[in-house]
Amino acid sequence: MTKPIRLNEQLCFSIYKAQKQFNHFYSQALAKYKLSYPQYITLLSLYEHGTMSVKEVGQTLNLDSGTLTPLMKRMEKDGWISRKRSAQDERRVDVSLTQKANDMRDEIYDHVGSCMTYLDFPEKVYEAIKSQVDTVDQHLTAIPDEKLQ
Amino acid sequence: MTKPIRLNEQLCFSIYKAQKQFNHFYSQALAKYKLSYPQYITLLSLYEHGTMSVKEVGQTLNLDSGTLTPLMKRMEKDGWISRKRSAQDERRVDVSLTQKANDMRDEIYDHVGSCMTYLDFPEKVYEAIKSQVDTVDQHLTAIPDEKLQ
DNA sequence: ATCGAGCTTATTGTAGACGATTTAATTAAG
DNA sequence: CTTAATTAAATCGTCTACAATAAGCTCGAT
Repeated sequence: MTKPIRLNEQLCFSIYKAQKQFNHFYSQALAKYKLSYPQYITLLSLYEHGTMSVKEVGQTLNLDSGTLTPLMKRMEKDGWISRKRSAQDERRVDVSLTQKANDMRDEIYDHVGSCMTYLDFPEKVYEAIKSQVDTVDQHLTAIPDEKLQ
Repeated sequence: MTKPIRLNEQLCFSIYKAQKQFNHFYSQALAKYKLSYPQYITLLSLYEHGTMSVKEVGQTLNLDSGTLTPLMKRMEKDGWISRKRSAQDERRVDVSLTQKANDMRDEIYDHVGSCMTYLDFPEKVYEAIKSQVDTVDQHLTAIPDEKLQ
């Protein structure tokens, strides 16, 4: 006798839906800056770490060049970043923030921060949930692909 | 003075990463059936509710026809479902499971169920995390778009 | 019966995401 | 010092995801 799998009892589905809601939340919150969520976290990473290669940005976001190259070309076109091939190592492309990005930083921090208050979670609860989701991510990452085949 | 936003302290980023890990988990677990995660949850929904219109499937998954139509065409080509315009209401396209899908149901339930054990969470913990993620989803859904602009 | 409002699906365009391949640059080994 | 292996970015193909639009159908009101 096989146990049926009910969608609404699956953690994967809850996370799948929550991720899409967050995407919608940020698409609204960032609409005035014409930034998507993936573009926004790219910007956040650069605010935090300064100029980095495409590879290094990818490591902070878990994204590869196949995703980042076109995304960054759009961000360059929109004036958020500049991309320049490294002189020391010509395989690398260094990504840095523009004046516009630096000028807008505090405004973006403030606006997103104020949007977050609508989420209406006490600091402690927010952190508890985050830490549990991180645990799920760690458990998933620890499973070797071979075991699933 | 503006508070900087650190990526690794953001719940959205944890959920974003966990969602991608789940995607990878299922792409491995379902590789032998040539099913992607979105295709798998479409299948789960049909196992649970039986024949439905595209619209109704979309409601159970929070996906629109722009996503589902091409996805379902691929599933039809792969022999999982059949699509037929309703005779009663010719606006509807009814989606039903094939013999293959019904024959494979228990095997898929069993295989995915066994893969889930590698996640290694006690039932209680799993449910607690799921319920908290659901709460986040509900809070996000409750925010009117206007407040974020 | 016919018209039009509203519903439903299909289509199109843009953006992510990722595996696989390709190209170019660097490093390591013999 | 040349060749082999490695690395970084870009490219390609396929599959989501969703907004906007188009097209077709139903049903209610006249």
